[in-house]
Amino acid sequence: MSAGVTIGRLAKTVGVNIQTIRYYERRRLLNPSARTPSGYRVYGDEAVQRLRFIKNAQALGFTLEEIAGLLNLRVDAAARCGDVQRRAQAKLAKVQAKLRDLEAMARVLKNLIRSCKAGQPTDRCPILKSLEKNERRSRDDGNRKTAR
Amino acid sequence: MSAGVTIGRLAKTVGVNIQTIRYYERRRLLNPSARTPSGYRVYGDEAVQRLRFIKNAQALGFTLEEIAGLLNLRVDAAARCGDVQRRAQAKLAKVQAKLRDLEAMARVLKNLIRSCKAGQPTDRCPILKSLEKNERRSRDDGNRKTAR
DNA sequence: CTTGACTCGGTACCATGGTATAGGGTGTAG
DNA sequence: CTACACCCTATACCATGGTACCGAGTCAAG
Repeated sequence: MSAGVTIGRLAKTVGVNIQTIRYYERRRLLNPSARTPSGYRVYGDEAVQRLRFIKNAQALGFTLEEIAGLLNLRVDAAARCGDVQRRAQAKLAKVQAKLRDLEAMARVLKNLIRSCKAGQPTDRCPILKSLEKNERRSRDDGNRKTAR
Repeated sequence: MSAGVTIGRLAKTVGVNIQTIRYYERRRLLNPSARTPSGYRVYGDEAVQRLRFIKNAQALGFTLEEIAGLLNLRVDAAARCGDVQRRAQAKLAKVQAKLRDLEAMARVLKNLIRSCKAGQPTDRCPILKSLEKNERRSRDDGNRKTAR
């Protein structure tokens, strides 16, 4: 309905940086619906939705690349919900793995704090000790690859 | 006890890249205990511990900078348990914040998956729909501002 | 017509956590 | 003595997700 907005307005509406919108365009996540004769980008309402989609998905831990995949699913009329579901499940698994790691860390930290009432020298600190163990406790590379 | 190992051996022992060890040295996370006359780095057993410490803490989501902070606690002989305790508490708060983020993330993902009855055309997928909403669902800057 | 806000493209830069490569020196076995 | 594996420093490069700056064009108000 609203005839279309410029990049600055879109940025303000959704609360992102103008540069970021252009960056998303380079990353093929969001295209202006048109250009004015003078070359200004023009965005319709769907751009707002799409941008929010990106931001929300990002908040859930999807990378921009994964988000591009999700967006393409929408464009692809033949794509089924199951596809999206599978991706969400994969992401959930990673999130839960990281959750377990962090819970373990929280436990250790709590133990440390509890056992640390007495004023012992640092070199006996239980948490520091515990971090030296050779457990490979996570296959978590989902971490910065996916969970960011 | 073992007289000391070269960087290559250390790397192999702990399972990291040689370049990475040197990178950690630049980042002031790990120093060789000595150098041979010809300049080769020499590492003792404590380097193995320290490297494992780094890797384990990293797996739990600590940045290298945070890890440096934890390591400094150990080095500082004057540091008392109260000191450690305070910093541990700060870390715990961060860990718990991350936990909350991830839990929220997992909850939303689960809801989405549950409500997604496979087989519908993608353009009706509840997951995709829900990702278009305007909720700002996380003050997740634990991620972006601080962890970045 | 000028001013100021906005936009354009292009490029550079930031942090994080590395990996790779170039052009050497070292150490040891045969 | 020659290979060959290993080490050195230095510098460049990678991905990820942006942000900043540049000189120049555009547009609306006064």
